[in-house]
Amino acid sequence: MDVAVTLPVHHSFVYAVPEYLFDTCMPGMRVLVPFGRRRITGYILGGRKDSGNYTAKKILDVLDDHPLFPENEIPFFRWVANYYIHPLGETIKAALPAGLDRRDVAQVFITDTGRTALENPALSPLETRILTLAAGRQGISRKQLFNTVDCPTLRSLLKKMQDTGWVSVESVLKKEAASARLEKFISPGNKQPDSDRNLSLKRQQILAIVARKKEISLTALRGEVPTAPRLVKLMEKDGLITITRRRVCRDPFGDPVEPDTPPELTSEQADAVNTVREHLDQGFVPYLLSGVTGSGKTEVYLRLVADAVERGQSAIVLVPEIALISQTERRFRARFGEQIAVIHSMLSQGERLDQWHHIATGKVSIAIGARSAIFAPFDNIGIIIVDEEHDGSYKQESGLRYNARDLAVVRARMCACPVVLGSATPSLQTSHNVRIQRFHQLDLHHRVNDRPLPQITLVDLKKYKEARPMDRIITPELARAIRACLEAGNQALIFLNRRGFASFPACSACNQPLQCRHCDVTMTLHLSAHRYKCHLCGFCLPESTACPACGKKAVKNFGFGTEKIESMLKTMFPDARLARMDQDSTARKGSALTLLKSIRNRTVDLIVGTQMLAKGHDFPAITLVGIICADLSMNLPDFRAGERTFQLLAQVAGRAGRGDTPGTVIMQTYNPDHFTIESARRQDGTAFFNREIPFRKALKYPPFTRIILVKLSGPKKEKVEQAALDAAGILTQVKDAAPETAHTIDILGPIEAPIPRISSRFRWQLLIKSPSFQQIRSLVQTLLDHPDFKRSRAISLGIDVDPYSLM
DNA sequence: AGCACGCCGACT
DNA sequence: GTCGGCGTGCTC
Repeated sequence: MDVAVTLPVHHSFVYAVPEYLFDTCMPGMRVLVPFGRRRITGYILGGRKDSGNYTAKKILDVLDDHPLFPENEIPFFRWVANYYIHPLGETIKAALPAGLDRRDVAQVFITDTGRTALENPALSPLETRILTLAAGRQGISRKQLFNTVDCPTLRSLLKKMQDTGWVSVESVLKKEAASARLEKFISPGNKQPDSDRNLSLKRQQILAIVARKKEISLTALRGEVPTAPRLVKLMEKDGLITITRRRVCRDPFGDPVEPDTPPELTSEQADAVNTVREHLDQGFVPYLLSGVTGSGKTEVYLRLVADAVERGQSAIVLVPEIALISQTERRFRARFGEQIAVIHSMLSQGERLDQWHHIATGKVSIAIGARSAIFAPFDNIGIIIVDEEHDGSYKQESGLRYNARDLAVVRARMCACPVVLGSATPSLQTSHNVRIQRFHQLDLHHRVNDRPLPQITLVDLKKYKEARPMDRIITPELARAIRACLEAGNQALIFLNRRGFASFPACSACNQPLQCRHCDVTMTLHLSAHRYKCHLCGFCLPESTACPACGKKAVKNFGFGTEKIESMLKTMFPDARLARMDQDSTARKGSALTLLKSIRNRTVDLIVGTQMLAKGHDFPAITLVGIICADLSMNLPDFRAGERTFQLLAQVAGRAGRGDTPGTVIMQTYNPDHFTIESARRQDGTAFFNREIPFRKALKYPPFTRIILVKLSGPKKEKVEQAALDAAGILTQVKDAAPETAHTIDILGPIEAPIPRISSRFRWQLLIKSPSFQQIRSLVQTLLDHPDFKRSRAISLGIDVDPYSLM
């Protein structure tokens, strides 16, 4: 059998199947295989005879009784692995629900001798530490020990302690972190009770229930007879009942959603749906469904998905990752009920596995979820939908750095089915694809019921530079609008994409900003937590901290975030009911739900929040949106900064006036004349596109070139820099050696990353650009395979194909 | 990744 | 002289 192992190796391995497993082994199943001197997880790709000068080892065990993915998904996995330059086994692992990996782990245990030694006061603190850590029932994994104990000679010390007999190191097979839930079901047995007199009342009661229900879960039975778990065991022995263990599904759906009936389509919606229907015979056709917020894109998705299900096919619906279940997801559940599986971040590992299993076993035909749902194990896909296709959360920013939006197009092509990317503010990439007629455009120009678009007013922050501090942040124009909104009994949303109280604490004695100890960023004051926090690594300092640079207690809190806006609004509008929604206020489980409910129930009047508020929710009573500072994200060193700013502003503005009252938006900005801001004010994506695209072309950025970002990081600054220089040298040399690439590929860098240090790791990067993707892909592949490219263990290397952020 | 093998500097 | 650091290579 051809097996992909979950290790960073690029080829697959051949294993023999022992005879007793012949019938159980199928492609898509996990297997436990011997690899070197340990056991690890692999995925069966298909049959292959061993060839070459090795002898195939035997598969030790098959870990699934049903394939986790269909055989026809394997070419897709191969494509992904190849495109993103990622090992196949790790690619599959990243695609599957987490917690399914089993492998041998070196576990360190304390011995009896070690326990005695622990009482010896002559022990070094380090030895005491290790022994204490290993003293638990489960011991401690070797890897975890190395991570917690920071000592360069730990390896030899551990060996010494092992030789002394204080600790033992054993190979332990790590269990799955996520597994199916099995429940006991009780059904009537094959014997009848001899006579009722021999049975206790409780037993008679159980028998009666089981006889009536034919089959009942133990949980349900316990509801009626609390002592049932103990009794049924005894009764099974007597043959009175039968107990079977079956896989059950944990219910991830919180509160039930009322079923809905399909409304009448507007003529535009009907046109969009019909266009897709008419082109079905062409197989793969990519569409952009563009339409302003509130124009009814979701209803189009619902019809197209219903079509696919009627044809006996499946559908994948991708939605952005947000704090809570999105409006789109609710609508799908209302329409399709039990026919869908959901995959999103709020599910536990076990629930995700259950949902996955539902898809893999054909119990549902619709999968809706965040980016990882693109890997849903359907074998006959009829349509793929990507809602809010411009959203940055489709890009995975660690490990396998894939973009689910792009993969949706690839998978649709492989499945020969249509793919619909929807957005009110399409990405430049997608708009460009429409422009060059690679994608077909479906338009929704009108809002449902012809609701007017919100009126957006710009306020120039420059004219308040000398004003009192309060007016510089919440200008008189915005304050007036809020007052009017509150007086009319409506809700207002105040948006600022920065959390915390003070975003720029600095020392008034030495003028140094308060830097994180582990990262090259300024910390943020969080007043409610009484701490300064680093938003990159989580490091905290007390509110009363002295300046780390000069030691004086003179830190002044400059800059502002949502927390400060909240306190300012409290002063300005003491009677208004205020809420704040950001990562800090929603950290506790369930608090996001409570907040959203209080907005919907109108028990708050003023809501301050970050972009968490801008996505996926429908607040009918909000008539005013205030944007504190529209330019925050515009000046980042990233070629997409303008695009992201435009999209965010347009999305936030779209929150206003979704009900019957028309909305107002006040947008405060330092750059009222900038085309990004001006286009956002007019909600004019085409205008933004036409102004932005020449810059991309002139500076050779996507969509006119393709990019791979090579990221290097490590704890030693000089080592990382040297490795970056080495890599750049090889890349340049290889590129210049071939005449066809010498002038088409650009190598930018190596340069220090925009944030040179995160979590005590120094970061360097290289940007490789070319109009030809094949060229840069094979160039990076050549680098990885190059004999002169020594990959030191102290440096980690990340390959980001089509990076979304260059930070 | 993890683990073994094999080559050079500072200690008994 | 060895102990023990780390660079190199392999795993069906």
